[in-house]
Amino acid sequence: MDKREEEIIKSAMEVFAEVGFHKAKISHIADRAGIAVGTIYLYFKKKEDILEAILMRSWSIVEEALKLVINDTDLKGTEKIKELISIIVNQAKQNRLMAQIILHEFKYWSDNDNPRLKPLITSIQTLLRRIISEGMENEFRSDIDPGAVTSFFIGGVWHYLAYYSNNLETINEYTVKRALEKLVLQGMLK
Amino acid sequence: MDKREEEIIKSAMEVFAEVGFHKAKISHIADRAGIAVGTIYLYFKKKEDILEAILMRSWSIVEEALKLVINDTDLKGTEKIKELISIIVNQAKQNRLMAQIILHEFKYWSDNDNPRLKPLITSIQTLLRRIISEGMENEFRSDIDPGAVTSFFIGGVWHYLAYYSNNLETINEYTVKRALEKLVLQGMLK
DNA sequence: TTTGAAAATGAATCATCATTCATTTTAGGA
DNA sequence: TCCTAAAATGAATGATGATTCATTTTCAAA
Repeated sequence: MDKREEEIIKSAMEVFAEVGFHKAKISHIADRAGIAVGTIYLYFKKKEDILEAILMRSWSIVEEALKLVINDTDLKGTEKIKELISIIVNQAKQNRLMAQIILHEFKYWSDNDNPRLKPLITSIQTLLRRIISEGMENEFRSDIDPGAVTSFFIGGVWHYLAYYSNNLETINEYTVKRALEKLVLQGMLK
Repeated sequence: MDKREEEIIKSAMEVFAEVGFHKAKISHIADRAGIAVGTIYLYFKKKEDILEAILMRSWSIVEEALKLVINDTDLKGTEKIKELISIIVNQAKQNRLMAQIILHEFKYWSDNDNPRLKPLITSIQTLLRRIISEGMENEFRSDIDPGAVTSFFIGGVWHYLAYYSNNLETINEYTVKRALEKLVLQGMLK
């Protein structure tokens, strides 16, 4: 809402996407936003809080979407996965920096015990695993540990998106989604 | 070769795997190895060089293996992928810390322009992409950008391995490999 | 033993930023 | 125009942790 806060988040996203959280300097972010270092501290108590705000925002959207998908009992597992891919690609397209940031910080932030992020990320993993486990009662192969499938899915999707993240705007969204669905559902073989 | 250097690398791997490179303190590594901080600097000029040594070692093994696989003209694409998965799983099993470290630092170090790592990682990506591109002339689906498939493969495999990395020793290697092959080649569907 | 080169030590130094806060600027109401 | 509360500033501070190096220890050859 606050215009200044929005500017800070925008600049921080650029810097985090470029160099990762740990190498990002508050002074860079301030420069980028055209404001003084101290100003950032009027809006965020610590550096980590900026990343937290960014991640909370996008993970919340994903969680929201996941909940909608999982509760739609009309959908088969395959359709749920497709729907989910669609949502994630849209998110990434709308915000190409996010895919890069999440990839950068994936391990760090999924291991992290940030009191706001942790439950959100756990929730997302649980929801995703549920979709996969439920699908295994029907059309998904059931000879693999659902946790492992979930991890494979997450890793594959994020790296796939990172590959496109720099030119996601210019690329045909439909093609990108279809390709990802094929890889996830049917694999590399013809 | 050098015993002391080996000890440092071993301790560093433990610490890096636990907390990631950025949060790892030289003093932790020294404590873990039961030596003084200064001693580490007799063997490595900077902290980064320790990680470099670790990553060079394991990526070199992967590159080596990739070259062997790619040059084996008897193998079809599918078999090359299977062989490659086998090598990677073996590596990870033999050294569970490595899988965790690489996952931690994946984005950071693949973007990084460390003069020794960069060419090695580029080479690995090129080799892998070649296997996939060549396979597309035959049994692999050819309707997806090979670069995107390569990224998907890398992301999927690493996250899959990370899922198991804590108990890879106790788990049936054969099962893990077969499952990963299925996910990569045939996808989630039955 | 003695000796000195090599190895190891860890307290002191140095560099890097995140964070603070005394001071300045801005902007809107009187 | 003047005044003041809110907003912004950025130099100074503080914390962290990598790196150095003067000193000590080890150990093998003489």
